[in-house]
Amino acid sequence: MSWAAYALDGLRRAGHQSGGARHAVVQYLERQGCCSSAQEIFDGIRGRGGRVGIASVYRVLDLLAELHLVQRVDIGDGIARFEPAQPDGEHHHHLVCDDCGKVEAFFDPSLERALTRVAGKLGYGMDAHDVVLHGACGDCRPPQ
Amino acid sequence: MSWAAYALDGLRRAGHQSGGARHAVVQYLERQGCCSSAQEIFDGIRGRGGRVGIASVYRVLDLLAELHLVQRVDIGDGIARFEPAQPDGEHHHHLVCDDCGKVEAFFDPSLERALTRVAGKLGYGMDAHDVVLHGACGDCRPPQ
DNA sequence: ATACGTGCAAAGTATTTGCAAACGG
DNA sequence: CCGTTTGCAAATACTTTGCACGTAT
Repeated sequence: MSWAAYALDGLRRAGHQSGGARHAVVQYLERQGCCSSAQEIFDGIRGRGGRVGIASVYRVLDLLAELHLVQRVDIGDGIARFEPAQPDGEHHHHLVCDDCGKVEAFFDPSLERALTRVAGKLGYGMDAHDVVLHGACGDCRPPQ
Repeated sequence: MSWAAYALDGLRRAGHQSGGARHAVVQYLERQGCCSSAQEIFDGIRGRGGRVGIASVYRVLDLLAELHLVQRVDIGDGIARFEPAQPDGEHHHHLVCDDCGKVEAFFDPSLERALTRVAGKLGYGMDAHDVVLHGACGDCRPPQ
């Protein structure tokens, strides 16, 4: 089952309808996969001829985040970004090059284990986490 | 040497002067130690009779962050927070209770190791990272 | 049919910029 | 002194809210 189907199903199960804006935002996120801002989503939908309002984009993202169907990501520039949250909990994190702005995703099992262990040790029931590494990427870094 | 002295020294070495606003912001951050927003810093300084402008607070934070003397932290509510960055690289991360809003700091060496390893593997020269765990704290979590 | 969802415009917050006055070295 | 820093006010950027209309169920 695609994430889009999972997300729309999640909305329905939570007692919500799915009008044009919700379908459009979910479809856009599915196509992108990683880190989209509200403005990018709005422009993307409009660019394909969709007729959404930016306010609806924010409302849909807010609702999806509340239901844990999307994950909010802050890469440190003051713009909130969002990406699909997979049903099986699989997810990635981000490396940001502060020089050229490039964002790369990565996945690391031992990092996940460390996070889970820490949350448990402190008595938290963790339901999300956001890890952002900042630095200079291979291209921007002076050769060693 | 206190962090405040280290930070003011860092400013000087980078060729900057230290007027009232810079001293006041650095002192406030030193007193707080963890996660202060620009508005909190502004209110805190004013509350003690200081005569800063909010714009200067933002400008000082921006400069300190650029020099890696403070670390920016995004806990997901759209407000940028800042805290002292220690000269020896020692730092902590944050656990946010999405229920009551409480923010706790934690430190975990194996998490740091995992982060350093990942950055190296991807060819990044990491100079900062931001880890935020979201969940329900011991008080807000239903008893298991 | 009717409650829920949506688009638009207006409002609200966080942050940045322009500029003249104040200040540090 | 002279360039940097600062406070204020105005501008900007992102996000939220109010409301009348449209639409899914």
